[in-house]
Amino acid sequence: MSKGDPILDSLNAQQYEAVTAPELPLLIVAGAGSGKTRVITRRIAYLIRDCGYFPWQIFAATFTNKAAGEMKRRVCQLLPHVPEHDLNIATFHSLCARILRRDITVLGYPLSFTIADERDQLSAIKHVMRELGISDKEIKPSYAQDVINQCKIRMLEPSDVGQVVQSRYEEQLAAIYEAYTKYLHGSSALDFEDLILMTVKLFTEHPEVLERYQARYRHVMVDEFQDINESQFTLVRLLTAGHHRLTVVGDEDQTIYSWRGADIRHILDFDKYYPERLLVHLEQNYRSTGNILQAASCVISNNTERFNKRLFTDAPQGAPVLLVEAETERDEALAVAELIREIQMRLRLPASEIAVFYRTAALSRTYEEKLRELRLPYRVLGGVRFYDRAEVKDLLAYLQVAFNPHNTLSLLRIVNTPKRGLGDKTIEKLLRRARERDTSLFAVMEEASQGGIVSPSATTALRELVEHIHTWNKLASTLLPSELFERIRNDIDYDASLGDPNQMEVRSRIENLDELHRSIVAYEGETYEPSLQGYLENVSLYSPTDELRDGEEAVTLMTLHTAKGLEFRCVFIVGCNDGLLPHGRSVEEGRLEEERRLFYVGMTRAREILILTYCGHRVYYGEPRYDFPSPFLNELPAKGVLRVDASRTNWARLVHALGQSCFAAEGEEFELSKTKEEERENVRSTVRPAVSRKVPAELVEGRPGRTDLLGKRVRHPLIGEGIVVETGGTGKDRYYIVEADDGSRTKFMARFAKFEVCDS
DNA sequence: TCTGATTCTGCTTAT
DNA sequence: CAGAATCAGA
Repeated sequence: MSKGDPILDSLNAQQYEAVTAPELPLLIVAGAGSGKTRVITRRIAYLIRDCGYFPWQIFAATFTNKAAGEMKRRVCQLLPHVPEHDLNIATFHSLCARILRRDITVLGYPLSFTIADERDQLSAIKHVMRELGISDKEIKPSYAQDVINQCKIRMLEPSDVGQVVQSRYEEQLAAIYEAYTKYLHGSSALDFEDLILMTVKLFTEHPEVLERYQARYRHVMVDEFQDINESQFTLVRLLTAGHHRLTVVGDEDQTIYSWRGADIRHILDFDKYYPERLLVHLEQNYRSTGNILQAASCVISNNTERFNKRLFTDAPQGAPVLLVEAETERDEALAVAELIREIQMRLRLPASEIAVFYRTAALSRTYEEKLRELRLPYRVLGGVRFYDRAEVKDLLAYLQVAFNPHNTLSLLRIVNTPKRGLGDKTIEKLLRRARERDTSLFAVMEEASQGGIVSPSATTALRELVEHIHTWNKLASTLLPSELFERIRNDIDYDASLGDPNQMEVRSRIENLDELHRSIVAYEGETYEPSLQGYLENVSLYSPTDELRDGEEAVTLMTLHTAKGLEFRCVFIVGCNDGLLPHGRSVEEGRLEEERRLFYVGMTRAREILILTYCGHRVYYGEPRYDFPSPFLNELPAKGVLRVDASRTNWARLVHALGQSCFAAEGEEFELSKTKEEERENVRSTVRPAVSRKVPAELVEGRPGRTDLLGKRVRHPLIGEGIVVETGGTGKDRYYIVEADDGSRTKFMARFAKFEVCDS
């Protein structure tokens, strides 16, 4: 190890081994906070500097653009003479898009294909279902979407599926899949899964193309390998088939995308695919305090689908993990906001070092409200997405059409926006004609604009639109994307079509469009060779973490999923309630362990302060409902966790105390217990979150120990006191009929019932 | 063909 | 509660 070497210095023994390992298939099992990014970036730099690789010969796949950007930046820091655009570090989807942009024509797609996001996908599915005469009562479009995506992940094409259908239902699904595929092809569009699938197809059906890429990509790296799905893994195996030069980094405890096809087996059984593989474990955690790591390890030790890893740290114990119980959701949010204020003030943590994580995006609202009330700056990652707003989608659709007029999906969106008298009837007629002649909607529109096919007024409108599209399509290759954007916006008078600009609503929409324009300009500024195609691709593959800019002074709110790969000095995980954090749907589908991993991912993002919160009841669907604490909270160790009741806590004093324990650092090594049994011993089994005393378990349907309320006297905020005179139904349909003292009867659904049993 | 109003239905998670 | 689908009426 030479002194002053930025690539090989200041690595621990395991990290050094991983960075400099020989070029056999290498599996790096990297626990949370163990310097994974550091290792992978240095290995890339090491291969380039010391092993004779050109930067572009390394194919490095990540799962988010943010991670890719960060990795590129750090590699370039290590190798100042390497320009960023020489590196092939990107998400699987972008890397595949790049390959397809070169070579997709052999699969019968034009190079100018467009990328359909999941909303486009859903509307395409609805569209073909309508054509097939399948109502969305019979098959939910979102279900069909799920099935189609699952098929694509497993690389099953419509023809494969068509042969194995067993029921009328499956037959219909197969028919939708087939029609959808045709429809997409007709629009020259690829959905997200197609990006991977088509690349796999390209490689398997055209070995000469594969050989070219195998020769180019001499080494393949995969970050977050635990989240790889079958088609992605197939792609990796194809690319490395000849040489097996492959480095993968992952942590099976952080698999959180199995619903998207991620399969934990790929990492657990890596040696089955690559028997000669080398294995390096990174087990020292450099991120979190002892208490945080201890708590997280304790929780994750309850999982069975994992290697038996033991993470350790040299860091001091630090402050205890805080577990806050609140009465209602709003109390919970208020507690969080007040804690944030105190932490900023008393512990001098900058807002950018504080994050709030939740399981579902819908939860952010209450927290936003309270943060606003206390005037604490915040930002929400991936909330109502900017790119999902109607006006933004409209203009983007125009750009899509300018880029590729045969993109029917986008064309349908804009054909009558702004209104130009091309109603449903006309469009249906044109679509039918397009289907009959097996051409695109745009081709039929061109034809119809000559007259004789649709009504005279529609013909005029069509002619004008078609001419515009021709013009924009020509301009697309000469103007900058931002110039084309303004041109289109003017040509169609879009701003004026929104209505009176004095209205707040309209003004904010116009501002959004200005913002969109700025984002295009920004793209042009930071891109090597800006193009309309490149910009549209950026937008399609955009992810919530891309919004994260360093140094912005605001508390960050995001879902647990988007939190992966990030770290903050202070982390809140809110809504730690049963049904929400192990999410009910996930548990139903048998993914409890994945929910636990999600919780673990959240916990291990925290460096110094970790605060978990839950509440006694919250509002669902506008109705209040009792909520139980998350079962994961019972898996926390007794030591190093402080439980407090929000209604009786002086936050200022508590935070002050936290600060004391934070900075009372002792240098002694903190190692976690080695076995699951030892870890379990740390868990006091009698620990029950205090809220259970407030929630009468018998009132919640489906809970063990529920007693029948028939004949009991109850109190309800709406009707006052009354007697349960009748009960019936099962599961979530269970109801109680309560006769109030004035003789009136009211029916309550058990799952929403918010009454208390009266004594006596 | 367009509009506003009303009913209906459904909250994971995201490249 | 909120977005989507549907419907009445101009």
